[in-house]
Amino acid sequence: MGHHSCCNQQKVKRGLWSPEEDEKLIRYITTHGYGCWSEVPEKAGLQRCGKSCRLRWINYLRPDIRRGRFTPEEEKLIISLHGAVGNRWAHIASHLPGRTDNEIKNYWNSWIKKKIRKPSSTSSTNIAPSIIEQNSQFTYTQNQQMDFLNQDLATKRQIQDTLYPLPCPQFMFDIGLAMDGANGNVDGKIDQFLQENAGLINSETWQVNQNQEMIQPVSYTSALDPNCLPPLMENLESMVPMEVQSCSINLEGQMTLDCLQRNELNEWDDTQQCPNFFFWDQAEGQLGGQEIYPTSSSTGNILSSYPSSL
DNA sequence: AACCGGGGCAACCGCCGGTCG
DNA sequence: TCGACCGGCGGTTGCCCCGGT
Repeated sequence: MGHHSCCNQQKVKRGLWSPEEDEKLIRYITTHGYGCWSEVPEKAGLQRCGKSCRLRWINYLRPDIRRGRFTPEEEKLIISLHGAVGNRWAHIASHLPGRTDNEIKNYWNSWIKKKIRKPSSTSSTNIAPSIIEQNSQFTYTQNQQMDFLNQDLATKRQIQDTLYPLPCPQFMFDIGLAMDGANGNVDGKIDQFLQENAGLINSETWQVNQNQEMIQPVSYTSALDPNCLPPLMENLESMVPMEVQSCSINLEGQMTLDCLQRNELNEWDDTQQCPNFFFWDQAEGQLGGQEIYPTSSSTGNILSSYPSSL
């Protein structure tokens, strides 16, 4: 008893997968692909439930899976992202190509155990404990913050629309890693990213106040030839030259830029309602964060503030 | 050699939201 | 509208390995 409903049929095998079973699943998926997992066991000749097949494929058999120890960079990324979003392992995994949520979850759990077992390491070179303390989801204790984090995407968008009613586009970037915990400056990667991809040059330093409640307005200006067409960006649905008027950080450590964009004549245009662009959201397949994260060398710091417009 | 305990990790469980008839 | 079904997700379990005794 207690088996999942999909596994109640007779002759359903459980437990570790044998090499023969793996081979069957690989052969089936590589020749037929996967559409309906519940059909896979029968068609592949496996005495497993579809869910088990899916799990085995996603967590172990996929060709693009990445194995072996986590690199220091991956470790930093996990720590930083966990600080930003808590135990949302799938979200964290989406920032680490080839890594699965299960693997990251396992890593985190054993890692946490280690840290708990020897908590008195005060070495300043050992960044982990302080980072965890700073970034733990347990620092997000206010109901409103947790409520926001728990919303689905549509609701978040509604909230965002309420928070940012400006008739200009909003470009959102996931900058969890880009915040330098030591001095509050944003890692240069963001500036580089914006300059390379949107032709924007930042003339001021990014800052947060002592309470980490807001970021100062910044002045990005376009470095593009006005006659140029907007640059095209891989993996991003659309990106146009823009002039940033102000920015703020939301509860997930995302930066929102309120800005003007150019119209089809390449003129700055503040007269018409512009759509919102959300580059951050993995579920939508518009992942801007990847462009910023991987090579960032800063340790990350989480802003638990509300957007300045609140 | 046998036992034991802890750690790592693959797999399972239960829940939830989306979809479809 | 509703219920069955399915996939995705996070929490949890339990097996296996390995080092110590």
